[in-house]
Parts: sequence; structure tokens; C-alpha cells
Amino acid sequence: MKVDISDEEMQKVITFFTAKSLQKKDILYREGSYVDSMAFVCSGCLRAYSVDENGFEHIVQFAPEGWWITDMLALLQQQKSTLQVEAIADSEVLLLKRSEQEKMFEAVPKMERYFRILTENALCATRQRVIDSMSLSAKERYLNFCSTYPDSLLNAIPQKYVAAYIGVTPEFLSKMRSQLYRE
Amino acid sequence: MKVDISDEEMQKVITFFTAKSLQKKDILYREGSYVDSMAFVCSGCLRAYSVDENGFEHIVQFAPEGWWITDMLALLQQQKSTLQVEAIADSEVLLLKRSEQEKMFEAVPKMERYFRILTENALCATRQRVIDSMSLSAKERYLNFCSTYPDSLLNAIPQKYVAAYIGVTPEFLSKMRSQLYRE
DNA sequence: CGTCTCGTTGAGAGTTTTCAATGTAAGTGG
DNA sequence: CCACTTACATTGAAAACTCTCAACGAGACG
Repeated sequence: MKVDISDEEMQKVITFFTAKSLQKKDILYREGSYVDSMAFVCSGCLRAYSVDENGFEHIVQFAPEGWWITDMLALLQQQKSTLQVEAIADSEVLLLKRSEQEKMFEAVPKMERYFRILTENALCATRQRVIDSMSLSAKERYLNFCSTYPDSLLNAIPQKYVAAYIGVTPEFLSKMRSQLYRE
Repeated sequence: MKVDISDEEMQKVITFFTAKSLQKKDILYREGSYVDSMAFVCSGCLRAYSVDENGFEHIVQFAPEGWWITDMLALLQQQKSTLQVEAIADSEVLLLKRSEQEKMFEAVPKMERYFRILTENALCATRQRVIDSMSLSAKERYLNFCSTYPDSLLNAIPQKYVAAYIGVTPEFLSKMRSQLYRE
């Protein structure tokens, strides 16, 4: 991320954040509520997921340490969220309210660039995921997931979350793994 | 898009663009080449797609009139593109080079906000597509596509492009359609 | 020790693809 | 304008992939 921020600017920047502690399973943004902030993960790990009409969860994003997470759609359009954001481990986050972000952009205009680049990168990653979901088989998506995310994440989360991320049932993921094992 | 630009500012802004005409089937960005601009579609329609190892095309994005299109990943990371961008109808586009964009941001800082918001919206749409690809059946994805995009687009493009967008084979789309018809 | 959640396994069913054949529409050169 | 070619769409049968449901096993936790 190529935005140089001086110490002085950083001092200003941090005043716009609010710290919050989360325990495992705590819900940061609840589905159906309004979202007026985004969260920077200082430690721990969160996930954003939607629940479909059949009650199945689909994970849109994991946010380990150093990542941002929110329901962008709900935040932008100021409508009720369709995603739920939950801590999958005890976590420390910094919340940035949309209104504070606006003030921050006025105080430190460089931050506008930071967030533009951040969003561009997120867009690239999400586009790639769309392509992968269409061009790769379930097994390839799983291997892809394993090689993309650090072992530390893989070991920290239940397997069913991996299934909900790559878009298969937990049962089928289990079968794929046992088949890969036999090879 | 809530960025107010004065006439005077707009005059400055347009100086950073280059107009280009494309004929149907013309390729704007070729897979494997470097990308140093993004394109605003004034008229016509383009598509961005990737070709997988089996030779199948997967469409990431359609860009009708008023939309932006590029291979964001190649542009950002200055690496060879994995997407190809092609006109699916005769089109007029305005190209904005990355270097010109930087100059534009200096000349009219407000535009930084415009592009941040633009990217945020694109991110939302793409995230939604990831969710849809996981939680909807092929038939639902098709109906969703039909209700999201205007008939003008649907009528203008071959059916196989719709298939390559929703992530099914052309044969299967054809079968779904005939089944929907019978109902 | 129960209880709960998660992971595994198997059989059967549903969805989607593959392959091959055929039909249809649209562009091209004469 | 016609004949030719090419790209696109449709259909059917068989195969591949993935899900569903139900049963069972293992570990975590109170």
C-alpha cells in the first residue's frame, strides 16, 4: 500500500477510530441492522457471511489481522445489512465510522487515496474469486484456498467454514479431502 | 454518484482523456499484455473475460454505455493481463491512462473521491455476484441476470455470452430456457 | 457422564457437463 | 440475389460432479 503517512498525520488519523474488543462468536454487524462503520482487525479473525433462504451460510470474506471488514453495501447505501460479521476468535478491532471517515478525509486528504487503493485491491481479489468460482472445480477451489491462505488461518477455523467459503457442502469437502489424502 | 463537479472542473477533467473508436470484435486490452488505462464507455458495449486452461471463456463484466471497464489487476499491479477486453458492438470509449489519472487527481482532487466511490460500488456488485454464484442455482442465476440487466443488453448479445457470465455451458442454458418456456 | 458440535462415510438423487447430431440464422463473395 | 460458409442455438443420451439424508465417531465442554 503505497501511501506515505507522516507520524504527525498518523496521530491525527488515529483520533477518528474507536477500539473494540470482541470475543469469539461475538457479532460485530448483525444481519438486518444498519451499518455505519468499517472495522480494521488488529488481532484475531472475523468472517462476513450471508445466510440464504435455505439457512445455509456462505462466507464472503475472512479478515485476519491487518485486514478490513464490513458490509460495504449496507454501509454505502445506508440500507439494512444482508451480511453478518462475526468474530471467529477473540479479536481487537478499530472501528471507523463513516462520518468520522469523512472528517478524516478532510483532515488528512491523503487517506482518500489509501481507501481508494484498498478498495481497488479488494475489488481485484473479489473479481478473481468470481472467475475461480466459474472456471475451477470444487477440488481446485479447495487447493487454491489452501495455497492462498496461511496455515495459521486454516488451522484456526473449522472445516465447515472452508466449505462455506469455497462453495461446497461440508460433507463434500470431507470427501474431497479423503480422496486427496489417498493420492 | 454523489460528487459535485463544476463546469470548470469538468473542463479540466476531460483534458486527461483520449477518445477511441472500436468496431465490434475489436480488442481493447489483449490478454498477456500490459494495461495502463481504464475505459469509459460512451456508446456501445464491451465485455471483459478470461479464458481458462480448457479454452472456455468466462465473462467477468459487461460494460454498456456509461460504465467503466479495464483489467484492474493488471493495471494496479502493472503485470500482464489475464483478462481480455473486447467490443461486442461498435463503441466509443474514453481512455484514461493511469499516469493521466494521477495528474487529474492533482488538478481536481475531488476526482479521487469519484473513483473511490466508483470502486466501492463495483466491489459491492462483485461481492454480490460471489454470493449469488454460491447460493443460487443456475436457473436462479439466469433469472437474476435477466431481471438485473436491461433487455437492450440481453437482445444485443449472443446467448452464449449470458452462459459465460452466469457460469454454465451454452447447452445447459438452452435447456433451462426451454424448460422455463414450457412452464 | 451427558450433550453438543463437528467431521466422516455411504447410498441414492439431483444438477450440470460432455459429446455428437441437427437445425437455424447471419454474413460473405460471386 | 443466391450459394456458401460460419457461428450460434437446440436436443438427447450418457457421464461426471455435487448434494441430500441418515448414521456414526470423535472431541470439547459443562
